Amino acid sequence: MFRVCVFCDNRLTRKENVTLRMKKVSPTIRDVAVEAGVSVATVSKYMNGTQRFSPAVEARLKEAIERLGYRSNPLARSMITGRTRTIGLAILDISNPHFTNVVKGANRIALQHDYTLLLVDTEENQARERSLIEALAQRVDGLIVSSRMPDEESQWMLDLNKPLVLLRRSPGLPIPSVGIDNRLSTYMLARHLLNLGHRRIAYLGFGQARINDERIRGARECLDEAGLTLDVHDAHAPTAKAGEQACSRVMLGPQRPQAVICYNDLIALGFMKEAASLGFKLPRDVSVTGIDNVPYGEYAAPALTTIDIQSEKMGELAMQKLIDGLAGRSDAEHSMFEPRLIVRESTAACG
Amino acid sequence: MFRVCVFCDNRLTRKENVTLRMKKVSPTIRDVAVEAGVSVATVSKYMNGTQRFSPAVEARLKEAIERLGYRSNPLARSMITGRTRTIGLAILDISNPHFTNVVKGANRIALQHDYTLLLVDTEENQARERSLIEALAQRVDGLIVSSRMPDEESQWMLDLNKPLVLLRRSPGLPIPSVGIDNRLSTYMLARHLLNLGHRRIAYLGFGQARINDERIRGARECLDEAGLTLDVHDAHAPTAKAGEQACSRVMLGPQRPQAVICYNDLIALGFMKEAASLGFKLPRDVSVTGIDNVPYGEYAAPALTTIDIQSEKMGELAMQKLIDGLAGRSDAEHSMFEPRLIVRESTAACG
DNA sequence: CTGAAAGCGCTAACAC
DNA sequence: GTGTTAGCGCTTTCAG
Repeated sequence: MFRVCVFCDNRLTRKENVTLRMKKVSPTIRDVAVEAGVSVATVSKYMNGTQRFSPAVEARLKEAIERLGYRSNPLARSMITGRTRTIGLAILDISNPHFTNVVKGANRIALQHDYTLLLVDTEENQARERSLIEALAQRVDGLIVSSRMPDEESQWMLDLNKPLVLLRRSPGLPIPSVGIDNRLSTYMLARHLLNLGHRRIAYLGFGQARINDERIRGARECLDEAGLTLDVHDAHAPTAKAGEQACSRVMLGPQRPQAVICYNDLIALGFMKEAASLGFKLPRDVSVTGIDNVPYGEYAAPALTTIDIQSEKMGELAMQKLIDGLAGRSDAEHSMFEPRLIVRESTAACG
Repeated sequence: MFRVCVFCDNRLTRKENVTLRMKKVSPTIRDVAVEAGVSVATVSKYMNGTQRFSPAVEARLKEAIERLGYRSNPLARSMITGRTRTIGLAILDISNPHFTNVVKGANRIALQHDYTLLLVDTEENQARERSLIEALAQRVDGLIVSSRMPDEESQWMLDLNKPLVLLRRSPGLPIPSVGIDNRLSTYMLARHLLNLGHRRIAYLGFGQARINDERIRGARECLDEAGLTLDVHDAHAPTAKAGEQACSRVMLGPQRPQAVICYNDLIALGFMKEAASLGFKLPRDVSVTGIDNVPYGEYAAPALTTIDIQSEKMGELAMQKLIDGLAGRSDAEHSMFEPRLIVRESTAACG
């Protein structure tokens, strides 16, 4: 018993016949081969541009593919080639505009090289992080990972057997990475505030971040040189909400600071909003700075003084490094972007 | 000639031997089968929990898998099952916090159902949109798509042969969708402004968006009832930058509005910043509203009055619909979220 | 230039 | 309970 092929009006084997019962099927390389009267190998070579063809065959192939609407199955292809043309990107929180920009930059470069981005948002959830990334690693050619896990606990990443790029400095791991000079960032901010005449300077950090210590160190170094000490506080999350919540603790305590360096822009934005609610006039009563240069610091009131860490460029470079690695041009170094101070209205001379 | 298996100390066929030359290999189901002294079918069933086993076999499997660090290859699995446990999400611009929230919501539900998210950011690029989405469709079980393409030109989406959910109302397409009541949104905003005593009300839209017309209509309807007309302007992009650029045109023209309804929050934020630069006091000189309720409208000055369109819930529902569809519980309807007015400080009584 | 055939790593009948 | 076997859709030698 024979049936007519839904695609090509040719006869089918029993197995192919089954296909007809499925709701919707895509034509396979065999359908094209039959339709064009060539072998599957020929179709494959044509699809991959591996070879040249006689005009006759080429025309028939072209038409058959067009008529059937054939698109080769990337999964089957990947099984053989071992490559998926997909890159995994694991970030801590897509809600944070810093990471949004990283994604944007990474995505742009990926697209340029015909890679697709597989995104995983670990939602700052340390527990799930590892299993999510391990699952991700199985479906991609390489990964870019942002994680809070200490280097010593990140050895398992090496067992993923996939090219990796980290979004942080990781001296303890033989993995290329990109990041920013955190120490210099806060050093610059502290210097800026000292120049404005501030003496009582506080730092509102986020202790769970691996880079928090570096940021504290930078600010401390700068203040030390001036014989001052840094008043360190902690927000419980790297978010605006957390900045709001921490504000009264910082501003209504015994040692009210003249200026506050925040771990990032989100905390700074929340801090400023709450400070205004508490009746402080900014920047007159307190200068505030962030780090990241997220797009909306510019639209806050007062507009936020911050450090541009070039998030988008960071994503671009991370992706470029990974793709280079995939192409054999390995580069196991750490690349550090230079922080750039953006002075806006949230910092002013101490009065 | 025999060689010893890197994983299991057992003998290898010629083919398996080749494997040794590759840089890094992952063990296959066969390695596990050999190591545990069972058949590949048994390993497969164990991995999928399809069946129960004798304690002896189970123990050996467990140990072999552990020792080899075996993880089953999802690609090979997908080839057979026809499912990838991956959902594609195509959005217009990850930089827009509205979409960020959609991603967040969609991702959360996907994770809950053990799906992974494949993200494509079309970057508002109409030309690449189609090919990007077609490529995406090949690697996923279903897609959520946000696009500016008119329904009439979106027929090709039906040929993707994949379950789909659209992030917009598409009466011309037999595809389930989620969105918001755009007409009601601007109607509510206009009503709010009328209540505050404003009479000269402008709309700063984004003409390329499919929903722009609906938003105009809503505001018009409301003003009509009061015998007023809407002054319509256009921004060239749905971004803060574009809002800034459009501001002087709106505010320094002959018919200066008392209130401006912006297409979205980003345009509104840019507009407010520029208006302040031009010397206007907000909201005294002009009331401004946005739509989307992006997280940072709250931290702008003045804090932005807006419409909450529940972006994150939208992402959640879109994903839930898709997953339901994948599970056979189809639901081809359009779900509309109710707009909710959030009054902050950017709108005030007309003085 | 074109085709035949051997699998990639895994699952799904179907035997035993 | 466990094993055998036939492919999923495609690429890739290797002949002709």
